[in-house]
Amino acid sequence: MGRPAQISRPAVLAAALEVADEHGLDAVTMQAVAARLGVTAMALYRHVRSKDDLLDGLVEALLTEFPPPDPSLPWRERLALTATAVRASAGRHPAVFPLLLRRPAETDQARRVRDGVLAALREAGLDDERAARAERLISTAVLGYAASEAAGRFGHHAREVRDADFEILLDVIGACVDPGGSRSCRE
Amino acid sequence: MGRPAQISRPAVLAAALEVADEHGLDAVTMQAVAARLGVTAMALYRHVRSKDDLLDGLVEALLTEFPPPDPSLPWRERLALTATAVRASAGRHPAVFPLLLRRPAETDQARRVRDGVLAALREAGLDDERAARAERLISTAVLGYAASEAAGRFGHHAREVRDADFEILLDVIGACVDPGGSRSCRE
DNA sequence: ACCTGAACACCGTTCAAGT
DNA sequence: ACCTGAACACCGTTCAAGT
Repeated sequence: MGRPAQISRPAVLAAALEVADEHGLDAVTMQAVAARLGVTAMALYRHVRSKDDLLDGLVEALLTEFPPPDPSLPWRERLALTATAVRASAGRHPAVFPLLLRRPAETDQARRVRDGVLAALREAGLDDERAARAERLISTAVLGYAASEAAGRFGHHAREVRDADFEILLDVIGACVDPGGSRSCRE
Repeated sequence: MGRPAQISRPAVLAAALEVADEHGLDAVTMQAVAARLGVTAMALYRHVRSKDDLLDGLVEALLTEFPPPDPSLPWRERLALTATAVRASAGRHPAVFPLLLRRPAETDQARRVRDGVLAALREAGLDDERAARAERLISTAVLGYAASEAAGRFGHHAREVRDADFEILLDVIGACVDPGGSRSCRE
């Protein structure tokens, strides 16, 4: 007894993310992840409860890629930085990213990201209820856009076109939240 | 020979949709769909090329639930009607709906829906390029919202709150497109 | 022409057994 | 304590065989 562990939960999640990035979500089988770590599939069950738990862990790992922006920056820039980080993450992990829209937003990392956005929106002058509503709409629009782009729904368009689309999305969000802009999000 | 067919592709898709609605996407196995039709799993392969083809057919079937709005209605109302139909479809088919965001938008039904939205946007005064861009952003926001709501990402909120969120989303879209509103989508 | 039975390679998961 | 071998029920898919 006291045998040292060959693998760990973070190592399992990292291996699973690599498999997903390289070969797609369907290729993420317990055997493929285990093989990448040099163990058998059964060894994974010591570090993840089930395959579903593994996928939840993958989502949580993705969320760590959205770092909290420097709080000294203006709120508009903080929102844009987070949105851009989300979009970049979708580009790196197109297979896993769509899971963000299907799994509950009630994990530690999800709360952390949401709290950052909420803080920016309150700084823009929205009260708690309006900020919460704006956060739901903004996160949905940004996740939806990033997921669509990563899935290739806009694939036949050049990168410049997609970049311009994303800029406009950020503009609309900004205008909607800004005290001097369209007031839809503030009323 | 000349043996009459017991099942058809539409029947297979309808059975698969029922299974998905009742028991989730993971429950959509070839055997489960076949069992609902009273045949064996192998019989399905005469009507769908593969399970992937079956899922593509399911997406196509969902898209038929967004009927083209009466063209005599004003563009704003047409957009709202389509968006509302999309949201209602997500509510009826929460398991299948997320596939809309992951599969290509280059099918007959997808084109039909997109053309309807594009026509409304041109009527609002957008040129071809701006209308195409607005369509991408609008469809993404609406699909993202509907998928999130159906997946329960907003599940802890009361229906009234979600209805109000959706109204605001429609308002923002309208303001963004309207000649007299915020000009982000028109510049 | 349409469906079935048998078979194949694979999947997630369990459990007792090894070290 | 940690990992493995063997086993189970299931999955998508094929192909020759039945009617």
